[in-house]
Amino acid sequence: MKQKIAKILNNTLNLCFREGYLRKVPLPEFVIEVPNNPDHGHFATNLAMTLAGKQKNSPRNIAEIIIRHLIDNDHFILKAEIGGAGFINFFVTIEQWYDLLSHVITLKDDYGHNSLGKKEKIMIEFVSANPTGPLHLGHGRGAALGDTLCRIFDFCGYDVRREFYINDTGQQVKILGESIYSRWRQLSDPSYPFPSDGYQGDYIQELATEIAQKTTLESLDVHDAIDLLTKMGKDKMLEEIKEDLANFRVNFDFWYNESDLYSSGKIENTIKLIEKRGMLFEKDGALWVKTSSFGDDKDRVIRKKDGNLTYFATDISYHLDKWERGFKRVINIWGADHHGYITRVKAALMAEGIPKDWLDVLLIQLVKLWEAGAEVKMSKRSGRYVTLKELVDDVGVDAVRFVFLSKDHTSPLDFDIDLVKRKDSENPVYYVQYAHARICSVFRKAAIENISLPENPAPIYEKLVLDEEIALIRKMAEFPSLIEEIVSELAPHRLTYYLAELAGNFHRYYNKHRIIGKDKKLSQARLFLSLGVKIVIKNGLSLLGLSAPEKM
RNA sequence: GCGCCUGUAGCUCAGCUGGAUAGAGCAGCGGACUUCUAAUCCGCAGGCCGGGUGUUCGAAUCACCCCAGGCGCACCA
Repeated sequence: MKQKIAKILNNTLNLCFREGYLRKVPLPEFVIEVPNNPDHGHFATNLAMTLAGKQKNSPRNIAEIIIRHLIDNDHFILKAEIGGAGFINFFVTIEQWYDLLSHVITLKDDYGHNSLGKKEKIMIEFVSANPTGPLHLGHGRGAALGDTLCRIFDFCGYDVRREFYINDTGQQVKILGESIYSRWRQLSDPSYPFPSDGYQGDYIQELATEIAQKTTLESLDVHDAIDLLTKMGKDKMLEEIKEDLANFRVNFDFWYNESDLYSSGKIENTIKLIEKRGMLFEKDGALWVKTSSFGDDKDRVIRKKDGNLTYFATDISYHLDKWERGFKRVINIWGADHHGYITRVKAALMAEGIPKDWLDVLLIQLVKLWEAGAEVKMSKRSGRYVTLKELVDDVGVDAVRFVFLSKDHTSPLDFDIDLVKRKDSENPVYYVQYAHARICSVFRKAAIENISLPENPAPIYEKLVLDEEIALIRKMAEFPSLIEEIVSELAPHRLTYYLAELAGNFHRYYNKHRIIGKDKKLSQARLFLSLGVKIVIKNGLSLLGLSAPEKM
């Protein structure tokens, strides 16, 4: 509907320029918005204000001129008024809202869908937790965000892939193996030393016991045993991670092994490539990449003096591989503690001629857990932390996802476990789901009363005349543009707020007016209205990866 | 010291990229179930939008400078 207004305004401006009502100037950037205050119309634009400077005329005068010459052949606009400092407020005819409701009901699951993505191949890489321990809350936040972004990009016609990068080489998996080995030895010799940087969690003990039952470690020497345990421990952890994610309704398309970068020779190729670009140099016995010439504040080591490659090497190689796989755009979701890596990775990619905005990195801020009014301190080293699985088992997938998704990822998140555990009104996710369940309940009631919906709803829509009813349709009308904005801003949290508002509008309406009453036509009209709300709520919940229960 | 993020009601957070009277949930107080689900609704109260300067018709929003908190600043992984 905004587009129709924009078209009307454009036509009107052209006319005004042509006929000399206004000075001919380049079209300024203006917005068409949905005002909060119903007195300000269904839509409002600041067009006159943005024109004021160039026109050397007051905004209100310009608004007056525009309104007087408005080109509205389809009789779309009921009235246009000047408000405030020079806003133009539009009220559209009620038929527009009836059409919109029809549109929602016709499209059903597809309402809000668009084809902006044009099947463009994009990848979102997220979670990518080290396979050395269970997923914790921070991973959960990233999982919820990444998965929901994927769902929304998909809804917008992109060809989206979810990828999990597995850090299966290097020091940390080795420490995992050593930790398990030590716990295994301790089974028979409690005084056997535990590595100072080992993983303390109870799961290591469990792994040791489990693996020891399946294999005979006794015949191996220490190194071989640790190698075996490293591999088995890693596989086992990965299996658990996959399972926890699946339970969290997150399913990846690709699991990419860091080790493949080595075995395929990609890493060595990457280094050669960097050298070819003249970006490589040697200093103090190490190999460096000249990232400083692409915005990094210093150059970075890619191969250490001891001959080992740094993480930076695999990072570059991995991202070049993503590029070669043909993704037009890549979004990474990283913990906030990785922010220092963004410039250097981008610098290395830019050296290969990859555009700066090809890669977007979303940094997730910390999750703090609160229980009984106090912060639950978490630390992986000590093994004292709440896992995603525990939290999900405790409060349910819907509640956990909703809380993670209801905050902008740039803000640190306080997760109050007591609040989320409650299955009552105080839990925010139920508010939205309840609206859906309520509507289903109304339809069950309608079936009992033998009220069915006619094929062609148009004749009965005129029964919808209340402000609250039109307000509900207006709210539904916002959904498609909201989806577009979420994609361009990468801000899915806005969907949770939108759904809460829509549900709130419905709850208020429901409390004030009866949907099923004596007047059959009115009942049918209100059922159509409720159906529209139900569709939008369900679509929204599904994009968030949440269930839409029919009963609660 | 440098970089990124954050600062809005007692608490947790929105605020649609510069618009009209700054919103919601929780907590507090007071109300509404013989009626489609009270997991709901209605009302009251609660604010120097961290502080300052600037940009302009107009600033919670943009710029700069402070203050406070978080996270990074490795030939660690």
